[in-house]
Amino acid sequence: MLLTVDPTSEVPLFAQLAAAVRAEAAAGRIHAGDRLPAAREVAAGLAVNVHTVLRAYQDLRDEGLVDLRRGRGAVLTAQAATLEDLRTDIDGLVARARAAGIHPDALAALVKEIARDR
Amino acid sequence: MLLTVDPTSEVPLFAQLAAAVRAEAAAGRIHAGDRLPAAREVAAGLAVNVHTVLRAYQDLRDEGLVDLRRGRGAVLTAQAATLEDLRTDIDGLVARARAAGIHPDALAALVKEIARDR
DNA sequence: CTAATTGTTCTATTTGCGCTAGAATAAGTG
DNA sequence: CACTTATTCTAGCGCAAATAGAACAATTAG
Repeated sequence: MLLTVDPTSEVPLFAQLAAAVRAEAAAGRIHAGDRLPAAREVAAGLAVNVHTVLRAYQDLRDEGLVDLRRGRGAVLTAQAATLEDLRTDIDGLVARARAAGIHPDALAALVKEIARDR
Repeated sequence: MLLTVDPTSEVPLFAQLAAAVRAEAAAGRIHAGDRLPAAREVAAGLAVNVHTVLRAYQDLRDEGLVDLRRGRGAVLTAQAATLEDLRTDIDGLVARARAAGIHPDALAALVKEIARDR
């Protein structure tokens, strides 16, 4: 699995990392039961601090996407499959929004807003 | 139109404001041609700085949702109707995600990620 | 059982962004 | 014209992101 990060982005590094993992799961490139690379490993590979990676992993745990245990690492839960199922729907929505000239960030913010007050 | 803001949220105020406007447009409570309340007015009503409101308005302009001109204020573009059209699709996606136990923020981040690298 | 791996927790420091504040300026309205 | 409204600048404050180092606890591997 290839995690990348853009240090110049206004999006926090830990958020980028978490987003990358979600995307990998949704794309079916990683699956339930798979183990994410160790935080220290990712940190070294991306020239990023360990705490930053762990923050991302902890957020994913809070969402229920990974199980996080000492000595064992971060293991994907069954929710990975759920994300993969949603991917088709998301692709469709993104395609329609793109065709309509809606900015990606605006679409995401709108989804967040609508999902929030339900 | 009723704009609100949560000062305790970790989401920046300007982002909350922009999100609120998008949501109003998507819900069909404001339409193309409608004028948003003046920045100073919103700022006073919400106990927020004018610059913060203007930052939100400028973001919306960059997205193409409003026309922003001195002396005239912020006027909704035709994109408001587009957002309203997308709302049904978003509602559906949100409902499915909710049923699957996906966290709203995670869904929004996933949409953003998928929309980004297309 | 021992050693290595891996996340957890703690303290500390630096940096950038959000937000506020005030003022001057320019464009549009009535 | 007076008035409204966004635009652009400077300045400062506070907080969260990110870095760094260390000690600790749970799990795995040998």
